[in-house]
Amino acid sequence: MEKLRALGLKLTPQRLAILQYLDGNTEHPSADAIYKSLTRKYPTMSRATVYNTLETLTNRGHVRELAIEARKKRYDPNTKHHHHLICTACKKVVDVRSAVNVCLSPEEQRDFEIIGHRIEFYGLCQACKKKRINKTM
Amino acid sequence: MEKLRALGLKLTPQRLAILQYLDGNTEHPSADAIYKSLTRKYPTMSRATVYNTLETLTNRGHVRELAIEARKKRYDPNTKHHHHLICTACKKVVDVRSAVNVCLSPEEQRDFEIIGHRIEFYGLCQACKKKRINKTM
DNA sequence: CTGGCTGCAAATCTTTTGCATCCTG
DNA sequence: CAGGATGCAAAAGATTTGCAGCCAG
Repeated sequence: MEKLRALGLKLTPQRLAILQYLDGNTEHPSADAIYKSLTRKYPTMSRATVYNTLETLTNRGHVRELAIEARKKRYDPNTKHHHHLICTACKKVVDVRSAVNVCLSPEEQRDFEIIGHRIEFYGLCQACKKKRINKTM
Repeated sequence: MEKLRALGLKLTPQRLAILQYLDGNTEHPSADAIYKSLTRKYPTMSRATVYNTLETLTNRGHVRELAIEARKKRYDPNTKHHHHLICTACKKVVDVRSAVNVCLSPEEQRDFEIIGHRIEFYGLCQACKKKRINKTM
């Protein structure tokens, strides 16, 4: 509610619905999942609005885009630094709650059969730093 | 060359071209980049063949699909466990050569302005383990 | 000769874009 | 009332699918 206001964004029912849907959501939904879920309650809402809003929220740092599935972005309202467990079969994504020592807590190891993990560093390469490009992931 | 034979795959000029293109390639190309690069030398090659071949190679574990850009898959012929540096602006992906202590070598820190890193664990969730689904990433 | 592979085209899926209309501030 | 936001539809980009014909084993 005040989140939008604090960001200098107009407060529309659609945006409230999207924010409300994302708030506390740990499912890491895709844009389409959000749209499908909201379109029941708000039949008037369009995909473009969902995409626009998600882009805005991403740019303002209020959600994070996840590149987990090849074809679709998924969104994480938790922008605090944290890690994920990803099921390679169904693409379920769950948050890692413990601090990462590159080995997980017993509970998480019980719930997921870990095949491996990856560490991705991100940042700016020399060329882009010179060009002052500064796009977010 | 013998790689294909070893995998029980038919040895076609197209596949040889793709394998040859990928061999030692550290650019983490997309399917389309591979297609565009090969279509000059092999004007007859179709996208479907590139996609088919990449899928086959992925399933047999000879390349790895990378979910780095939301819209396209990228492919890594290096299937050994390793990490990546990803430029958030231009999406350049370079291999991390040093063992990861969750801090990088001085050279890599010089070449990339590190903004952050992420660690992704992957594996099978309870539900998928029961169903014996076993799709690769 | 046969099944796997290729190439074309059409279909699909996700996301983006253009644009007229609407409505918040 | 103005400019940002919405909704529709069409476009774009990457990938998948269907299918007829081809060719490696």
